[in-house]
Amino acid sequence: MARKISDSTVRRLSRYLRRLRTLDRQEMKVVSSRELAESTGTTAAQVRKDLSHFGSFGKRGQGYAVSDLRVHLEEILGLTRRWRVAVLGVGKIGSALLGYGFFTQRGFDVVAAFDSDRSKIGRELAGVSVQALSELEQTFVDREISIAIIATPVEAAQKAANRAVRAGAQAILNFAPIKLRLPPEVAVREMDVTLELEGLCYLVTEAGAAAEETE
Amino acid sequence: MARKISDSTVRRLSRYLRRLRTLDRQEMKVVSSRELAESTGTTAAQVRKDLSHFGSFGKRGQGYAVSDLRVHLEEILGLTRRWRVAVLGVGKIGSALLGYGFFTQRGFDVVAAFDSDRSKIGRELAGVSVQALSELEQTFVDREISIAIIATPVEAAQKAANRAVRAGAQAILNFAPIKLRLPPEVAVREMDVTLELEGLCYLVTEAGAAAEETE
DNA sequence: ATCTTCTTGTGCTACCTTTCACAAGCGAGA
DNA sequence: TCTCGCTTGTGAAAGGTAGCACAAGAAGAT
Repeated sequence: MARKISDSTVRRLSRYLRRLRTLDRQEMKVVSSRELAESTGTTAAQVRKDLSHFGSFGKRGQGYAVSDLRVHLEEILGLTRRWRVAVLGVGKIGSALLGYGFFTQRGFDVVAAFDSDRSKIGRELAGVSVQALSELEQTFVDREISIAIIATPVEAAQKAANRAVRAGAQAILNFAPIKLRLPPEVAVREMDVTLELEGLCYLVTEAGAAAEETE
Repeated sequence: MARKISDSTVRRLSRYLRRLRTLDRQEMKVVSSRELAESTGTTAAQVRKDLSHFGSFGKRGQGYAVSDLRVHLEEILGLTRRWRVAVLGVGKIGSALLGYGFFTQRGFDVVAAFDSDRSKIGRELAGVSVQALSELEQTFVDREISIAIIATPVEAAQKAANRAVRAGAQAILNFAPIKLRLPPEVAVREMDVTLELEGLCYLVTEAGAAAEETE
């Protein structure tokens, strides 16, 4: 099981898992690749191929045992353990994330928050007290934090990420509109609102132009 | 200029544009594909390929005129006009987005906000007053809103998106953890935090397993 | 005018992802 | 036990995307 799995495959696995959890709650016992595909916006063949990278989980003629497959996917994605997360930057986005109850429910515990703004330090948000950046290294080690969420202003993002990595963070979720430069062994995912908005503008503009042409 | 441009190309164009704006502000006159590539995390060949889909903007031996290319990219992405945006759902994420000053600066005006919670309706957030969902259709038409940001709880997301589309929205930015089913002419982008976090978990777990194997 | 240096634009190639199509396998019913 | 209907798992084909390598072109020096 050493071959490289693409990001898009992993994202789809997450979607399957989400769906399986719902089905499990609804006491559904079995699901077919077709049903799974329809509810996650892909094709049946894609579902089967994605799963086949990790083993044979289904029964021919029947489909997949919902709760079995759920467990398998949780194992594959590394979600059988809980993950400790820190939020760097407690502005608009940072505090929204701190209050986002979904995390706990999904296996992520936000156990620390940092900011450089003295007026915010010491305050408590959603059960987490905001610390000064100077305490970052010690806190990462003490609380065994493996994921850092960067929610600082763009100017501070690279430095914050560097410190998080030096303190032992293995993964970064970056909300700042900048491409972070980090060592290749650190996993990074971008959440860039304006990038996506601009992508939408392109599509709308393009569709408008195409419509004019065929008039 | 009718060929299909991929999402990843469009995202890179956004990144180039962001960089060009910074360079322009710094009064840099010329930039090479190599420099642009380095600062946006890609390769020089990729930059040139991406731009070549839309024309020849550079000068051989010299590079690209920063401010020229900036304007070209703004035209390509459809950013020479301003875009009116509505936020559906004024919870944690919704209100964070309303307060996100970057939007205005980047050409996006948030001109409406909706929620089903009576206690929120009528309140003003960052200069936008929260309206009842019943006013959605009329407001979309009156204010010529083309982009809807879905920031509702997951159960309400599909319905909210449907209403926005029926009211004339051409594009949807979806923060709810669900794959929306919408007519193909509507542009959709997903911003799914847990999906990305789970992707990071996979990578970290995978890296850990690989390290154990080679021990 | 010619040479040198530099960087673009692009055809070609390699790789990767998705889709197709079907044999293999499972259970139910006769 | 045999057949039928259904769904998986997968090799092969198709479709896309990214990287390579180099000719074409531009500016400045000699």
